[in-house]
Amino acid sequence: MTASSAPPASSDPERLPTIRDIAERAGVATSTVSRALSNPQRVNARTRERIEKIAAELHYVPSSQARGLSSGRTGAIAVLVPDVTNPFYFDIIRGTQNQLKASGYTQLLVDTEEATDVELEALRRLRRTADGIILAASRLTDAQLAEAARQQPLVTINRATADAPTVLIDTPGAMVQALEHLASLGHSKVTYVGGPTSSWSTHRRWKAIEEAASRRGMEVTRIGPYSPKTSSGAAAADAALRTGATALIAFNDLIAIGMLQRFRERGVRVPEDVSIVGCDDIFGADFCNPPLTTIASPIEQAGRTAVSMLLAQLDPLRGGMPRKLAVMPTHLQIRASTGPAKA
Amino acid sequence: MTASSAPPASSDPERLPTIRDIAERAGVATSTVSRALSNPQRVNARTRERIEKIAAELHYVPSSQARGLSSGRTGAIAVLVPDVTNPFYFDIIRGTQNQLKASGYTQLLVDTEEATDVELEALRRLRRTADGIILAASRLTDAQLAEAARQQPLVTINRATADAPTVLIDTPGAMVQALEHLASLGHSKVTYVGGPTSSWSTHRRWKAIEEAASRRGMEVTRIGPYSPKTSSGAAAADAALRTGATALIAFNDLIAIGMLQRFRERGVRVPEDVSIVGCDDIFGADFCNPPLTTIASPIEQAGRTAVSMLLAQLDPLRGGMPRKLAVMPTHLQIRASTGPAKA
DNA sequence: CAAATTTTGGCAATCGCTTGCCGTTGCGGA
DNA sequence: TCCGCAACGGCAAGCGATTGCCAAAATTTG
Repeated sequence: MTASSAPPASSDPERLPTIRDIAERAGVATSTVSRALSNPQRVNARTRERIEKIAAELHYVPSSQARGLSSGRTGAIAVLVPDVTNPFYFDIIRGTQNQLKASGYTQLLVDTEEATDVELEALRRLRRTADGIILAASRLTDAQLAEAARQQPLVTINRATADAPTVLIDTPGAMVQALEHLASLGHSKVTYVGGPTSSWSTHRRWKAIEEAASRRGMEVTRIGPYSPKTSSGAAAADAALRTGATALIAFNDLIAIGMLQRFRERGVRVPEDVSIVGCDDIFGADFCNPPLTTIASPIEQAGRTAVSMLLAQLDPLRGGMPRKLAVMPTHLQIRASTGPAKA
Repeated sequence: MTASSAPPASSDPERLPTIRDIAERAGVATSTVSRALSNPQRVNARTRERIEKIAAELHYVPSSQARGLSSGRTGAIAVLVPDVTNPFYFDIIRGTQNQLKASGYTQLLVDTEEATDVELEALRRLRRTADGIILAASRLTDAQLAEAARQQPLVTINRATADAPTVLIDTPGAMVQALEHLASLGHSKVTYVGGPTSSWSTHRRWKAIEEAASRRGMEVTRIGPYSPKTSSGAAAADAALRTGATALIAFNDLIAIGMLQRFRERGVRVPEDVSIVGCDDIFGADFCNPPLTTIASPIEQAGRTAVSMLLAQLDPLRGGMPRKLAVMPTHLQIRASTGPAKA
């Protein structure tokens, strides 16, 4: 029963210090250390300071695992995006990343590969691993989404549902602007180049366009679906040309940029022969050739907002009345890919 | 008993099933369930199947927290990049993401904001949270890196060190190619537009250029440092012009693209007045105006390789002889931003 | 000055899973 | 028939923190 059971400072370079090590050094119980560190006002200031000092000396880092196990929270938020390589999601990810870090959360990034089943599987696995989910452009059905939302705190981005808070980017609104812009340039025949069938956004956008067009007597057609990649642009461009439209609105900038390249190859001049409007104002939209007229919005802000809404949901006390819906404003960013209709 | 897509057959709809629930239902001990699920050959096939069946029925998902606590492994790998919004790192991230998912690991994405202290802090916190680290373009000193590598399994990307396995992209080699390309176009005065001082790569590239240039009697100068963003391009372009060089090699495509834009504004023609070579062949390099001659490499592959090397380090048994260094090949992707030197 | 509170801090029970250590079984060989 | 060896499965001790409950100490109150 040696009193001085050699509390080695750094004798064992491998083992990380635990609250127990701190407790021993401070001559208190582990519970006190735990409280001092994660519930400061629960402990006397002097004791706390002593403990904090020792913790710092030892370079103590709490085990999120252990903490999670006993507290039930993991300190991680999962962000699910259909495709990590799509620049649109970069901005979302940057937004969530910033806001999460600021709030002391860890970001789990998951690529769902635009596939429903991958998404479902991820959701299932994350049930235990994350405190909440941010689901960007979900491919899930309403029922699946409702189910998921029942299981764990969830915020969707660009996918409305009554069952979870949502951050929407008001692209449909901007689609109308885009149409007006085209109309004022003399275009009367417009083609919408649609995105993936499973995308909620593409339907929403098409509906907005269709409606706005019929109101002002413009003729709109729709082609697609196309995968949201620049490589789909070639096929899209060829198909778009066959519709005889003088102006094109693309599901997103990726497709639009792909079309731009294809038109260049085929000697179709933009905007002289055909005008193109993209959507999202992604990285590259301003320096492609010609620079793309597109629908811009604070995407990064959308990511941040989603995080805020999720955290508010996680602890309803602090966040105040949690919002159920946030709509991010959009505006038409006019560049050089749109011009007067061909005579 | 509901027939189709039966909801979790549980008394308490909230509580997630644990191995204990399975054990009870199967009439075995929790240890058997644990083994059946994570160490299959340790358990009789019949028992295992029964357990697996029940687990499936219950939609059992193991708690990575609990598993981590007792096993010491977290099942997560952290990927640290200086800037999540830099397209170069997005390709890395995509690579690591794919490979990690394939290996059953979770990816923790961390943005170190190009800052040493953020990087160090992240490393410290992750000590407990991740089984290993992939450190892209680390800003750490050799000593700090060595220390970090001692603390936990680590693989660096684009940052050589004797203390950890490394994936290198052979940009210096390609720099030489770039220089040759420029020489063959008649350029004799070249400026290197440098990246951040803390970047190991920028020094490495500069050295390669300097050496190659002196060998073939070309005159090279260096300007910078510039932050690796398109927005730095304007200042870089102006400064580059003042050097009187007819060809520019940029630290990366971001800067190069920014310069392209600035030159366009200023009425400087590329490549007629000045040639530009970028580096990385990021998203956008092929469709900017003019398309950028740049140094391409399998970046995504680099990410995958890094993961492989890390996993090999984690369990040395399976991975075989772990490699200490992987060099990814590069090649000069010639596009339209380079042309004959002005007479 | 005693009683009523409020602070502090300790005890010990978890959280869900892994794993070292053993006791049972079943089976082939002597 | 009996023994030894695997194979199989159970027990129970953790992993590192959190937290409800309770007692001692400090403080306020009557």
